[in-house]
This record gives sequence, structure tokens and C-alpha cells, in this order.
Amino acid sequence: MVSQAPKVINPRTVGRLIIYRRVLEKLQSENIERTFSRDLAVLAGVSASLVRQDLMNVATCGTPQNGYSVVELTQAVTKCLGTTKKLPAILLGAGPLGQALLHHFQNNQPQLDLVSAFETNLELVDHELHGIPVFHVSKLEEYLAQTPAQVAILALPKELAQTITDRLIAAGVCNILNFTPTRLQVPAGIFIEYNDIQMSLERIAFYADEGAY
Amino acid sequence: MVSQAPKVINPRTVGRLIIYRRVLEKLQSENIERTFSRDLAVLAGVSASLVRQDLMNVATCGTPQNGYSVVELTQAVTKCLGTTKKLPAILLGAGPLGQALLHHFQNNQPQLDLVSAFETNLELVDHELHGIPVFHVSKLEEYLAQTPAQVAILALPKELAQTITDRLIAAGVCNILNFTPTRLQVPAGIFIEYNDIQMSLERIAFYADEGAY
DNA sequence: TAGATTGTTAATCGATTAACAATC
DNA sequence: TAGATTGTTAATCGATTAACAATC
Repeated sequence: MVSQAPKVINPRTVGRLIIYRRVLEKLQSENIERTFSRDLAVLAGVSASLVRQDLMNVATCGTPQNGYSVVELTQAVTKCLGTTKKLPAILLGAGPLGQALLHHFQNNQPQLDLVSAFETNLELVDHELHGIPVFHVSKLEEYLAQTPAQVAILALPKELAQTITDRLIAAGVCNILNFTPTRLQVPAGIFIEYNDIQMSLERIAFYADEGAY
Repeated sequence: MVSQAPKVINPRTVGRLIIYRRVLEKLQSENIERTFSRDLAVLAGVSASLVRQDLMNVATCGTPQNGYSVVELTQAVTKCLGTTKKLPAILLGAGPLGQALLHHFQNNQPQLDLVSAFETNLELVDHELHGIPVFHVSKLEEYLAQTPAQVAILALPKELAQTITDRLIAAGVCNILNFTPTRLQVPAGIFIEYNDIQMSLERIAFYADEGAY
């Protein structure tokens, strides 16, 4: 009998918890001390019921009538999302999108530590971009053998996505954030997060054309 | 009695139809003539049942035993997704991400025609980037009064997202693709597609940390 | 206290999966 | 024909919403 449930939170709930945290940080910056599930719901664009449902995954700290302390709830959500340690990550592809991501890492604080980038373009290889060393892709296995990475970020031409993914997995990388439109074939146990920019463009074009909304 | 249902396709199904089309185009490039729902399912990473369910939204052209003609199904999906006309779109923010998107538009064929960009950085204003004119944001209303845009793409600092959105809506833009982490407050009838890069990073960090997958 | 809000359970809704008759 | 696959309906599953007792 397992007394403690593993309590794996599903991706949608994780996404909303991330949004609640942003909203809470905004409230904090405005020196607002207390808030209610209804307020968070409006700011996050969901229902109050869903906010409370989601917060059941968090060590809750609300009180009837008084709602939540903004500071306490922020801490509770952050603890739940586990931002203690920064995980080492590598970037595959240092073209315009890859460089935009490097820029993003400088200005924001993702819970990832981007340690290096890999490219095929020889003009970029063996230089630094935004303080990150850029290696030739042929050095990938050699590199990972020395310094394992927990996360790989794909920002390369879609034709290369599957091949590189296979190599990453063979080298022990288990989590891949894929910005290419390629659907990756991977074995069980590999987590893939898709951020499909091309799909976003195609989908907004579809609804704009339909005028359905 | 309405005889023809409007048949608005939900965003998830639209997303999968877009994926099926890519998969079909790949098959076409490999000179494969016929395919089955099971094949498409494997390549798209979904179940065969879901493929057939989704294809019910498309003028179906499959035959039992023989499956689908790759060419015919591609055409049917494309017709369903409605790629006839390119819709005029504008870009808000021409920083690293905005420039990566401009680059993307050059190399791919989204169903959008990116006609201009808006910036506050005076070094970029009144120049061209990737063949697109860059105007100062203060010219936004003036511009839209002359040349209406069906879609606006937000790639600017998150602090500006809500203000610019309000101005876009006031100027008649009804479809917004939002690359910032800001949740936008908009009136009914406005369609927003979120592509939250920061969330992608935070979520993969969460699952990589958990090791849940 | 009375009123309002939380945490949590039950009900509903929608999306995915399973099943199967039709059929090539 | 026999076998396999489609299109479509029914069943299941999961996620969201509603309801409500507990309570500050």
C-alpha cells in the first residue's frame, strides 16, 4: 500500500499554475496583499472553480472569507512547480530563432541553465553567442559524454529534427522542447514539449479566414 | 430550419488537420500514393480512430480496403483548412523574436501575408527588414485606417501587450497571435491564439525536474 | 453573528476510444 | 469471395463546472 500518491500533475494544470504564478507576481508588484479565486480566474482567463480545482495540487493556504495571501500563494505555487535548481539545457540550432531564444534567456529567468549551442553553420561555430559557446553538431556526443544535459531545445531546420532527436536520446537526453513542425518518433520515457510556431500561424489564419470567432 | 450546419471545427481538430497535411505532404514527397488511417496515426502521434474522427470534418475520400489517395486527401484537407487567399497580417515588435518570425515568413508559406512591422526602437523604424517596412508604433492607427489587417502578431515586451491589444481592437483587428506571456483581456468576438514560449520553457523544466516522464 | 469564500465532492460536458455495419 | 478498412455511432474517459458543507 503506497501511502503517498505520486501526484503527477497533468500538463494543462501545470500550464495554468504557471499562469497563476505570473498573475500573482503582477499583483505583488502592485502591492496587493490578498486575492480571491474569482480575481485570479478573471486575470488568468479561466473559471473560479477551475482555479480552486488547480490549487488543490498546491499546499493550499486560503481561508474562507479572506481568500489568499498573495505572497504565501506565490510561494506555494512556486514550491509546487519546483524551481529550486536550474537544469542544464542545450540549444540545437543557432539561426534566427535560436538566437531569439538565447536573447530570451538573457532577459528572463527560465528554470533552465542554457550551457551551450550546436550549429552546422561554420560562421557561428566555435564562437560565443550571448555568452554561450557554439559547437559544431558533430561534437554533440562528445560533449554530452562530458557534461550531461537534462533538456534539449530544438530550433533547427525541420529536416534535421528527427535525426538529431535520435542522437540526443542515444546520448541520454530525456526531455526535448521542439520548436520545429516535425512530429518526433520517440521511445516511451522521453518527454516532448511541442511549441509549433508554424502551427500557430496556420491556425490563426484558419480562424481569421473563417471569421468563426 | 438551417439545413447546412455551420460546422465550426474546434482548435484541437484544426491543429491535427494541420499535422495530417504535413504528414501527407511528406508522403507525397516520397512518392507514396496511398495511405491508411493507421499510418497517418503513427506519423502524427495519435490513434487511428481519432484520425478517422477528424477526417469526418473533411470531404472524405477514403475507400475501405484501399485507404486514401495521398494526393486526394491532401487536397481535401487543404480545402477544409481553406488556404485560398493569404490574409494581410502585421507584426508588432521587431526585436530578436520578431526578426526570427520575419525570417520564418521568408522561408515558409504561412497562409498570411505579412505586410508591415511596428517598433519603438528608432534604429529600426523607417527601415526595411526582410523586405517588410518597419513603422513607429505611434503610426499604428493611421496605418490600419488605410490598410486593414486581419491578423496581428505580438512579439513585443510583455508590458506593452495589453495596451497594444486594446489599440489593435479599437482599430478593427479581430485576430491576434500572442507570443508574449501576457494573458490578454479582450471583449467577445476577438480570437486569440497563444504561443507562449516562456511557458514552454517553464513546463519542460517542470517535467524534466520531476522526471515524471 | 451573518455573509462570503474556501476546499472538495458530485454532476456535466466534451473529447477520445471502441465497436461495428457497410463495402471495396 | 474473404479480409481489411472506412465512416459513423455508441461507450468511455478525462477535464471542467456546479454545488455545498465547512469555516473564518
